[in-house]
Amino acid sequence: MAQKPSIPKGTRDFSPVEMVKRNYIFDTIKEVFRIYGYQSIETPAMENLSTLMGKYGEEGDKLLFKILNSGDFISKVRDEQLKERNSVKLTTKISEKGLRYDLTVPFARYVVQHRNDITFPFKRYQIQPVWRADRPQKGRYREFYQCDVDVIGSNSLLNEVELIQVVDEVYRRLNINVVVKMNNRKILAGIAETIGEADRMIDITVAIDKLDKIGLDKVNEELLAKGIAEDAVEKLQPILHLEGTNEEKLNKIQEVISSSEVGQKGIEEMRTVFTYLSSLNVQTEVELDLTLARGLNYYTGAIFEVKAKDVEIGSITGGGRYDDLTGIFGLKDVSGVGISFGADRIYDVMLQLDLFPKESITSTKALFINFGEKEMNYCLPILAELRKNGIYSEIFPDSVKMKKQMNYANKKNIPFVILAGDNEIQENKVTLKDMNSGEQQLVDVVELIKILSK
RNA sequence: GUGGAUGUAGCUCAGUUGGUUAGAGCGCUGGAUUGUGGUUCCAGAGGUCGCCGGUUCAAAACCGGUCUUCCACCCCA
Repeated sequence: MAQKPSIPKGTRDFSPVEMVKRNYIFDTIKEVFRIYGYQSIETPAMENLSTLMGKYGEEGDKLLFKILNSGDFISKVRDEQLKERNSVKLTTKISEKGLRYDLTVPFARYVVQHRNDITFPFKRYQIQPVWRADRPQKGRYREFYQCDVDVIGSNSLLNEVELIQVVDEVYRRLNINVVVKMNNRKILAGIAETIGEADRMIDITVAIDKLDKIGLDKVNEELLAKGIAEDAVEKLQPILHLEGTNEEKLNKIQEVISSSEVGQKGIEEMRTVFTYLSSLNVQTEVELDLTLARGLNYYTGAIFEVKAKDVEIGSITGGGRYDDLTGIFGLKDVSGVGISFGADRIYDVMLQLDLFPKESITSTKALFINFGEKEMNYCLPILAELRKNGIYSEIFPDSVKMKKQMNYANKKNIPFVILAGDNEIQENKVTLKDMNSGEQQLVDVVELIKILSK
């Protein structure tokens, strides 16, 4: 036997059964996006590396899949550069394209490039795969789908609120219990400012992001290890201990960072969002979590993360506001906010909780048994008639043993089988067999369509 | 990227201190049943023991390398 074929690490094939379930998720998400007035776009799988590099932090650059240049690319590289054996430097010589890492940065590029054709505020959704050269684990793949919704060209906090409504609606429809965690980069900046480490915000937030995972002591350890001053870490402690309702947390943090202007702005923003939310009928719990940081460094305002309550799997949706993502591509003062649903993780959650509707498994509703040339000629117009009426139906293409044809129907979970031999043809009817009950009845085409349309 | 575990039939897994012809269940194919599937019974096919190399009279088993999957870290959807 030849060597078994395989697929790259962290990628997956999807069987028909799996695709039914995946499409259920995609369709649900899409439907909600459209109801809220978002329009669909797509961008290429690959972007110029110059578009991608430097947008996701140092770690992100490493996780980009790079595509080799076409042609005899290595002959153009000078010997000294080859001898240097510096992968990062050499990469810029032999690769100028990469697979997209997320949908937000390509979207920013899209907006800048098509700014004259876009009416702002621009509400778009985009459902496409992204690639990361990460080491795979459970719920972590090298190729996975993101479902992004963004509003760009509007500063209104109503957009943040609307995105929470979208989250609420999507997970209500999918029947997943979630909690939305929210924070604001301006508050985090205010905290950094207040403790006298304004320029170390990223290091501070990355550390405190791990609070509920590694505990307070380890967080403090990490902060000190990263060179944050001891008295600054000391000042941080009351913030790490915050408890109570969102309102109580906001009040306390407001006192602590009262001297910071950005911080006050962030608190004000959060208050506005919570006020909107309380007047709307949002069922999902929205929790202010001051330890939520999120790695992507283009976020400037609100940040979100959605966690499934009943499954340990990390976040299944995340996002935030970015005031100047288009700035790096030359379009200033365009603020956007967006979130991304992780379809693959949602799939894993739903599978674990057995939340997929049973009916959606069926595809074909009725199968015609093939008895031979004459019978086939009788069946084909009826088959066409069923299809015209929107009934998913098919005929077994070969006139083989009936056992095999019945078995096919059984395996494919087809609920009805249609038989037409000499007797049926003579009466101008067909025999309809219900595969679940085993019952059969002799019906004409009109009755057939009526029964199958149910 | 760092550290750990794993790999035997299509699938889930047995396989003793290294010893003759590597097994089971499920699935698959054929038959019992030529117009009746899902149940039952009978028969059959299917393996480079992940791959490459080493130790040995002898390797699925021991050693080295490599790849896959999984777990932790880093980071993240």
